[in-house]
Amino acid sequence: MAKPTLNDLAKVCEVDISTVSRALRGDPRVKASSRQRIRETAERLGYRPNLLARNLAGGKTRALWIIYALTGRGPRLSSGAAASHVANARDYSLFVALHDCDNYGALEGHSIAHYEQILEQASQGLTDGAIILPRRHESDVSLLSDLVRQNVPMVFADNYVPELPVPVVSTDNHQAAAELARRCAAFDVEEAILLFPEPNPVARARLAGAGEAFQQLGIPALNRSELSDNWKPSKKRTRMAILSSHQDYLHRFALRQEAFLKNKGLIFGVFDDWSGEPSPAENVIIAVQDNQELARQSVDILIRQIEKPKNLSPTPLHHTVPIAEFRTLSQRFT
Amino acid sequence: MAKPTLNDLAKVCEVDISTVSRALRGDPRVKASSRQRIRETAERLGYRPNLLARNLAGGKTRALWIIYALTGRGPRLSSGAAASHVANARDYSLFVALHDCDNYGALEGHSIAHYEQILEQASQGLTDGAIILPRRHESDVSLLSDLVRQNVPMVFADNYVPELPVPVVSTDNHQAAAELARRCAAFDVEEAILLFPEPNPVARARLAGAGEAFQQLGIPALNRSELSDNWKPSKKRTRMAILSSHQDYLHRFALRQEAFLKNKGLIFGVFDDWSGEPSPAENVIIAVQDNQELARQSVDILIRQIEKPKNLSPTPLHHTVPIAEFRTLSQRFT
DNA sequence: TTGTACGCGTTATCAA
DNA sequence: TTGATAACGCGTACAA
Repeated sequence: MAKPTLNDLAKVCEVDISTVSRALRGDPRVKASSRQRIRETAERLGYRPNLLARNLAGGKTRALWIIYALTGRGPRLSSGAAASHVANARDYSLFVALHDCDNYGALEGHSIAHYEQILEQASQGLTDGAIILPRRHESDVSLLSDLVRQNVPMVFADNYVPELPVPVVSTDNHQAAAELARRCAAFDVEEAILLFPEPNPVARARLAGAGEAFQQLGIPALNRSELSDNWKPSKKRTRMAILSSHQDYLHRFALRQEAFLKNKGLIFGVFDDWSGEPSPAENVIIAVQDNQELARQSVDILIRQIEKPKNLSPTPLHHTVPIAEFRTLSQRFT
Repeated sequence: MAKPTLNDLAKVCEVDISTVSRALRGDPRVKASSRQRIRETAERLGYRPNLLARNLAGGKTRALWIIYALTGRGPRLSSGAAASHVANARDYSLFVALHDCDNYGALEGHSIAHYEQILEQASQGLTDGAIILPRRHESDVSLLSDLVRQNVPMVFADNYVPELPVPVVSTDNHQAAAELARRCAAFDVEEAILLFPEPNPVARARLAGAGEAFQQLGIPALNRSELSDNWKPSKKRTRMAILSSHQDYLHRFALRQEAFLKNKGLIFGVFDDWSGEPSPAENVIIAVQDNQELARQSVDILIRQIEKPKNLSPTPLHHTVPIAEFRTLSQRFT
């Protein structure tokens, strides 16, 4: 028999369907012998509960979504795994929905359509709430405000859309970037370049934080957007810091400016993650965000919204998490 | 009014619920004027279909899962995004379920429990089928055979569990590693080290493929498992190739062997992905797997199983996809 | 063109 | 301790 249901079990055991339901769910008001018998035949017939039906009847799913809008190669999957485990510890399951903003656009002619569909589904009963990592400011604001209007419990994690009244969990990027700048500066840096061109709040906060720190130190810092196309580093400077969010971006910049950066003393500052040797820098300083804690707080705030709805005011809107650690890599090979 | 249903719309519009259902789904047998009116009030009231109910009634979800068992930092999220877009183009949606094999084990005392729960849910009606990237051979075989027994449509992607009668989509790793070895060897390599210690079919195929290629070239190749703890590279060799699946593994190995590798001519060979400069190698050759095509085939085979069930024999069990490209990185900075 | 009625698999409330 | 029954929201033959 294919996919036995509670009804099937009830017939086989010659009891009512509601007894079967109770027995399998460990309700104490079933005779031990009945429970035994029912459970055995459930096992024997390979019964599996239908979660669709259960969730429909119960009105909730105990499932959370985390929606990533990706650019570039995106973060590692392990960042989502943290959230998954945290949710699981709270007896929720978590699913990741992915949208790649860069690719597949022209290919199928429906890049935004895909994103739209994901967000739409988030308000159609499959999930109790969503953690959202948005990316494009412009398109996000209208699509996401629909979700807000639908009262879908949601949290922005890492990045966010400031226009929307949605709780945010993120690193204190202003302060983190400032600290990163100071740590880079400690290597006798005489000049800095700040590569945070993305039009989103996180990049802006990092740019501002690093900029202010360098200014206080009296170190001239060039913002990427101030760099003209044929900008050249001043020849006389010999030690330079370059800060960015991602190794890839930094690397591409270095390759473009190869001729000028060669034989300069370089210090790189990045967030999260660095693979391999510092090269071409002498040192890389990495501001490692606390994914575990970001996940914990996101899930926590989300579940709070789900379980006590209409509790608008008490949760402050912006939660910040400190950097987990600053890691320094030095050249080991020459 | 919270969450209007078809019923609510029916009352407001003073028509039957089935008419509303038809109107919203574009059934041509509704009078244009009715459809107009119904759609407007649906819009006005913020109606959203309940996918739980729809899927329960229809007996399918048009949702696919891709289940990752992660070790290390795991692949990039963008690998899953490819599958998501492919599924979307076929009018399915795709969700990623993540389990981190390394972390969170001791923490909550339920590392395996988490994985088990994910796999269990895969047979409980929430998905029509699953793409699975397994990792640990031992535990996977028993957990996954449950899924097989439940007739859950599934495909292994990238890695797989050979004992189970499940279609596999993967790179031809034997041949890819052989080609990678030959391309490394072309840099006048005199000795090779193969770092593929993981106990899974992919690592084994890569080890075998690279090993055979080096053997044919008459280049001595050391397998990691043959390396004693205080192994030292022979002093006289001057150019050495080191092959591995991941940059991280390679880098950790290089740091451990720092004293011996310094000032040697190194050629690295890896799969998929390299961030930054080749350092400490002179060159890195990257065998880039075709994620897009792997995703396309996985989704395709999965959907075929879903849509024409009980078609056991005609699909060959193992599908291989060629490497997308071999990329070579050379030192640009010294 | 629209309405009636039943089924999807489960949970919950009441009554027995 | 168990059974009957009504939701949950939607799809769909079948009838009108």
